[in-house]
Amino acid sequence: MKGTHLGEFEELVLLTVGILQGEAYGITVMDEIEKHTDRKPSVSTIHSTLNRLEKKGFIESYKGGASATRGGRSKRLYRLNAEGQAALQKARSQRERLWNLLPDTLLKYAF
Amino acid sequence: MKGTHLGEFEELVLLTVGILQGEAYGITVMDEIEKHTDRKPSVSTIHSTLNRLEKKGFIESYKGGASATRGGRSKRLYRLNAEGQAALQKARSQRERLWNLLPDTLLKYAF
DNA sequence: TTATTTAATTGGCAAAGTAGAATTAAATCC
DNA sequence: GGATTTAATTCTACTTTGCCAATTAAATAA
Repeated sequence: MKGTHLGEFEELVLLTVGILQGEAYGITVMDEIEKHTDRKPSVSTIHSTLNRLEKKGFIESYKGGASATRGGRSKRLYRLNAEGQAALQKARSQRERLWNLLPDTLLKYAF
Repeated sequence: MKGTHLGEFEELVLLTVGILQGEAYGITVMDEIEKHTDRKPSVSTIHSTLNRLEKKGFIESYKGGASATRGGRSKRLYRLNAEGQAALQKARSQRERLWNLLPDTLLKYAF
């Protein structure tokens, strides 16, 4: 296992865990991704990705207190750690470097 | 096959085809990626990715004229098309949107 | 017409992406 | 405490991407 690369969806999830600081768990991550992108992943998709990210050492999980409402199992919360932040920044800066090499003619419709 | 998503390596290759305008084929794409990132993919990795990108409609290929030098099979050159450009821009703007949502505390070490 | 060079193709396995079904756990109502 | 409700996680299975070794093909020089 060379196991330290960030897949494209992994990156999305990692970013989202960072955004949700303190409130990141399966459902919230799923909702946040659906809210800010054009994708609607299922919860289990999120979970398998969170597991992989934790195994790679980019996030850490801890047991959350039970929720306020009627029923419901307690949450597994995730936190972005230093390695995760570094991985995100590396992925981003690498791509930016390449974008800067693109000829201007291809950039004219840039967002 | 929903087949329209860009994997992380596919994105790298697509970007590189754009950068190499008119000179993009297996070897040059490989070299360019090695030059600008910290990865050294094999040529066959590049080829399978180029094939997938073409199948997805993001690049187009054409037979290159024989090269000036000694011998050698003729090249299959690739060109980034409009769909490919759109896909790149979409991937980028989507991620930028998420980056902007990250709390400042996590951005302080940004590149 | 064979050797040499340069490149593309093939085939196959590992990792990441995906989702439905099954399961577990907490909260509260009786 | 047992039954019920609800929220969330784990299991299982499949598809797509990522990756490379080995092979094949085309070009030209000798």
